[in-house]
Amino acid sequence: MTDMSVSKRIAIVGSEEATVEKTPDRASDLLAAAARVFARQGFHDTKVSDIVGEAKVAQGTFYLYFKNKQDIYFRLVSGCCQRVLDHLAAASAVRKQVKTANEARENSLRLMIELFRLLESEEAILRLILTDSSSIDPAIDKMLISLKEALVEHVELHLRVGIQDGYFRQLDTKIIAQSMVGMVYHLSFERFVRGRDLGVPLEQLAQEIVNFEYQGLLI
Amino acid sequence: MTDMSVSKRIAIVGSEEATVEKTPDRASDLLAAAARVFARQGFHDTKVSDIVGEAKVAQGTFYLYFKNKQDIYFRLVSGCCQRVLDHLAAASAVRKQVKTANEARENSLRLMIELFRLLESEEAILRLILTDSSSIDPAIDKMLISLKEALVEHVELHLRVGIQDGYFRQLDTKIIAQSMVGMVYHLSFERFVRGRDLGVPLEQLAQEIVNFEYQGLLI
Amino acid sequence: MTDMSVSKRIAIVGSEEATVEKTPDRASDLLAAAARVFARQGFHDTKVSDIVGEAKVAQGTFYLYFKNKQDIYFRLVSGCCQRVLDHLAAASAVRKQVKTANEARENSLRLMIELFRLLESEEAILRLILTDSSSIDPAIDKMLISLKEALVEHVELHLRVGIQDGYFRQLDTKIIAQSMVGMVYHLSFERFVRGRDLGVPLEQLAQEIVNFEYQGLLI
Amino acid sequence: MTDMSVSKRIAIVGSEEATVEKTPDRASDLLAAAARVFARQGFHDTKVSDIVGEAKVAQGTFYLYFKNKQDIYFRLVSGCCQRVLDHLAAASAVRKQVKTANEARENSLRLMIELFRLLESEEAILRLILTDSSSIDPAIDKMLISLKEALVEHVELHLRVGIQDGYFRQLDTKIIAQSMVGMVYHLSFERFVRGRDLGVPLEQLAQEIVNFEYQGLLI
DNA sequence: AATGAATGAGTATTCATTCAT
DNA sequence: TATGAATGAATACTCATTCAT
Repeated sequence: MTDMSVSKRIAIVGSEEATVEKTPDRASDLLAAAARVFARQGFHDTKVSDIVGEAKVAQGTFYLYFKNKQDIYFRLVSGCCQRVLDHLAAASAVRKQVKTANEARENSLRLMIELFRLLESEEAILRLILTDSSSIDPAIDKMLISLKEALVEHVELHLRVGIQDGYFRQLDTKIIAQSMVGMVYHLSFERFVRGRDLGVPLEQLAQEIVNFEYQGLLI
Repeated sequence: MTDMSVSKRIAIVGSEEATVEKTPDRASDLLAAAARVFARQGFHDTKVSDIVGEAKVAQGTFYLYFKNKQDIYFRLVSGCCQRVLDHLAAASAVRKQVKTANEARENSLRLMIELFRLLESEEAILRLILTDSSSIDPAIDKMLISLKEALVEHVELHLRVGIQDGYFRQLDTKIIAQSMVGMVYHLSFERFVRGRDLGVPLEQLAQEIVNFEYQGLLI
Repeated sequence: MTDMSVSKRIAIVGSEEATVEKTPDRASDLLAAAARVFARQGFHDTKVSDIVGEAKVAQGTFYLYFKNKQDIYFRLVSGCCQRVLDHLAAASAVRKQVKTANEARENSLRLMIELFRLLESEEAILRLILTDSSSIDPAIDKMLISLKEALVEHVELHLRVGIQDGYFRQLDTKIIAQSMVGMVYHLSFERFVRGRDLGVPLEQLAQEIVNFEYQGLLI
Repeated sequence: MTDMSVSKRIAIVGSEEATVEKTPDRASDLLAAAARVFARQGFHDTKVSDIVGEAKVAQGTFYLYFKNKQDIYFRLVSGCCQRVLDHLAAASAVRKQVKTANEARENSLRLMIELFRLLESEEAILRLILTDSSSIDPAIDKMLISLKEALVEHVELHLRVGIQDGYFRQLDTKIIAQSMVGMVYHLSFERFVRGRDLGVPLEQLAQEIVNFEYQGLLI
């Protein structure tokens, strides 16, 4: 179910479907196996031998494609981060046309749903990112901080536009952007990592959050 | 000499100064040392020898007071959790008198500030809890989940009261409570773990959040 | 392109230039590459992958021509030994005509110079023999012992002849022959392996040694 | 039979001989064990597990006293070198009184015998030094070069004095000193490492060499 | 209680060698 | 012949834990 789109992008153009079932791409096999094992056991309790066992390749094969355990972990996490960032960039492109509060709200809702859907599809790696990724490698820390900052930046821009266009009140964009990102992180953790759906489908979850963000608690 | 309020807050106000200068409490020494070393290096990069080195006791002494490395970590984290829970219980007791939206808002602000102050004083252990604590010990996972659920429960009750009393709109209390806890977790992480104060004093930070919670983004 | 005279000195003088530019002699390529890499890194720090890398052939190709790493090392060393032994045999043939002390001395000088010249041309492999070759393979040990014994034998014969012919004093030919071989080994090491020329050209070095051998230290 | 005098220098002054039999000095045990195993198998074929097996201590104990395999080897070799250098220094002190050729010759003989006796007592480590020590550690290479240079320096001084005092002929002291050291190295190798006594007792061996050095081959 | 030397299980990583193409 | 991906045996080193003193 994971989407290890790293390689294995086998163009099944038409002919010879027979070869499709067996394109021996060790790097992809290992990446997919690692995602499964890491998600199950966490980074620190995963041995390289677990990964190669899961991927059904020899121990030495691992080191043909990855420098070490941190390396494969990093590639897993950075792949996921990249996909989220790509999604964000695509979303940013669309935002331009927003003029009114209602348009902004609809836009926010749509983005929230799309983001949740993306995260849902990255469940296994999201689990790693949200529970496991500290102190493994400085490069990983840096990447995750970058990701978060990109999200905050995205939200902040959205807020500044709203304030400028007069439909958001004066507020500290830094703080509120951080708060909003915090909500999303935490709800993603509950839903996709802990598996607690909070009794609602994804779309409704997004709706509730957007309502809360826009209107607050008061009647 | 210890900077850890973990235990032994023995106020020997007048008598027996002789024992004061050197309270030979190895357990406290070790806990304090462990807090410092864990905060600096994280759980996985900390050796028992680092802790005993910092505490200036012998290797074997460690095992006189703690079953193993997980044990001392657990005690550190559970101590912190307990203090937060105690604080929460005290806060709950006070809430009863709230009647109007304004009272609720003032109450929320006060609680938020107090909570931030408490977390600020627990900085070292908070760092552990927010960056390091996964997959170390099931007991730790369980405790942290309990803590979070207690917080969510507390917020939810607050929300339900507000809805019942007519000053909060109809909303999914579970989702919104989770969202609000997510905000606090995330802002605490940014401020106390990453050391980013977002350009404002603690009180103003709390004010911004409470405003956002109550009014939302819209004008 | 190879700098190794090890084998395949195929002089294709006139016909078929096409094959000349690229004599696809993998064995020679590998031997030459190995000599270079071994001289640079020593036997134990040289990987087969270093050799094939230097020779620009695939890993598997190595095992088409050599049983293993010891094998190529052995072939390198035994080639060099053989050339020294051949030289020695040639020298022995000439010695017969010596009658007087002066003739013997001239003969010794000439042989010494020739030997040094030969060793100079074998610098890379000499380095292996003199610094690296122990405990790699019993066959190598045996070969090097044979070489040394041949040298000692050669010297001893020279000494016995001199004694018999009355121009050398009574002495323990075994011990003195060993001593003389020891001198040559050691000076070769200093000069060709460590690169210390001791401030004199090769010819003068030989002259000094022969003087010392014949006259000793005393005035 | 080895003399691992590194530590274990237990002063058996008088009382309590009982404790002597069992002074548990792991470092010495390991050093002695390593000397035996290295001498038997050579550096590269010796595993740390071989050493701890021979010393009958646990694997981890090794790393309590030595950084790694190179470290224990280095300590073994440097101890031996130090003892040879100490011996040399003591010998240098005595030389001063030499005036005539005969005194020099007697002195040389005495020193040669003493040196051989010392080397004989260091047999196990001498084997390592003469067969095994290259390319293990730059520090070892440097130390062995220093040792050799100290020996050469010692001999050269001896030669210069003899030339100055008129009993040695004009000769290139550098080259001849190197030659003489080469003889000693080689004969030591044959006798102590290969175990070939060349049919004579040590004293006679020394006598033959000194005769050769002083008088040369000619009658 | 306190010590710290000793233990040994646990694991990442390398690299010679093979073999299907 | 030539290739180079795959193999997996081999081994150094760490560090939590014990226990005799």
